[in-house]
Amino acid sequence: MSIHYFGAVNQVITTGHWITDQVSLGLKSFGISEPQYNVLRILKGGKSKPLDIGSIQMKMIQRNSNVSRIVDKLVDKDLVERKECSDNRRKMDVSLTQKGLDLLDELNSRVQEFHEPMIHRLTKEELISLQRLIKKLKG
Amino acid sequence: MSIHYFGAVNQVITTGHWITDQVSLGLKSFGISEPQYNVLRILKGGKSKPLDIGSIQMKMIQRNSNVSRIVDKLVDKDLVERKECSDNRRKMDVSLTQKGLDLLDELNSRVQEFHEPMIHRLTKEELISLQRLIKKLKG
DNA sequence: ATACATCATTTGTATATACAAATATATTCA
DNA sequence: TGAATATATTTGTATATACAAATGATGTAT
Repeated sequence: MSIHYFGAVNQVITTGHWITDQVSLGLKSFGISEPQYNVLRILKGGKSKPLDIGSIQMKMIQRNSNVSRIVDKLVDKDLVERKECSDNRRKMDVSLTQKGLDLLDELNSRVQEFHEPMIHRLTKEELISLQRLIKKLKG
Repeated sequence: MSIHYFGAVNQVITTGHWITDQVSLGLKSFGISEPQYNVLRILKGGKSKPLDIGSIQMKMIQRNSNVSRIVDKLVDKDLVERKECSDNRRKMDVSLTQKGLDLLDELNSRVQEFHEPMIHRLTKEELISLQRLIKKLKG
């Protein structure tokens, strides 16, 4: 019986959704949705190099997130800048503004607060093991 | 540094979303959304005893899923029956119809196909360990 | 060069979701 | 009892998401 498989997988699913739901809740007061936060994080991860819509899309947690429209929202709030890519006019260079960077810092510390109580529940070895097991599961 | 924490948590999140997204994709040809499938599964889990909307809600993966309207859809398709609960007229008794049970079997085997390649990637011990670690993480 | 397929993004639109407000029943306690 | 509070579900509505189609730029083959 694959009862252990489905037990574990169910934990992964519900925990994954629970975390993004909680983060989403925490960001509500900033007027930022979880996908919007995700885009900001991804842009910061790009180390100040602009990213195109497709690259952001690929790094999104949510399948089929409509990155164009999410970026629209962020542009409206001056958190992000979008300009035509110089070497390929089909692409868009999307990058954080200073305002976006500053807000992201605030958002991150809010998110950090949520994670705080969980950070030390597992030892370093357990965390490594957890990550390894999930990677192995995914194949 | 909490790099190991965020590495592991990120795996949990992305894997959790990835699985529901894939399942959702697999159910598309049946005209059933992932939340609808979830409700059917939860009702089956109720061992043929009807469940009220609130109890279904609590077992949903998705926070704030609008169970009333999801049940509407399922009722329209004759997969589910909704009637007033006899001992509390505020509550609704929601239960699977035979058609719903039959479809659920089909859906389950479609979902099983998705899980198939992953089922034996981890040993029983690893699966138990994975589940234990996530539970411990959640606290 | 020019037609044709491909790629990157945006837009149209139908459906789903989030959140608040409304409705209806049940419980509590002065 | 009956007024106030709590509970269960539904509905209104604004926003978000999914999917397909449209737009516009680039690459490719003849």
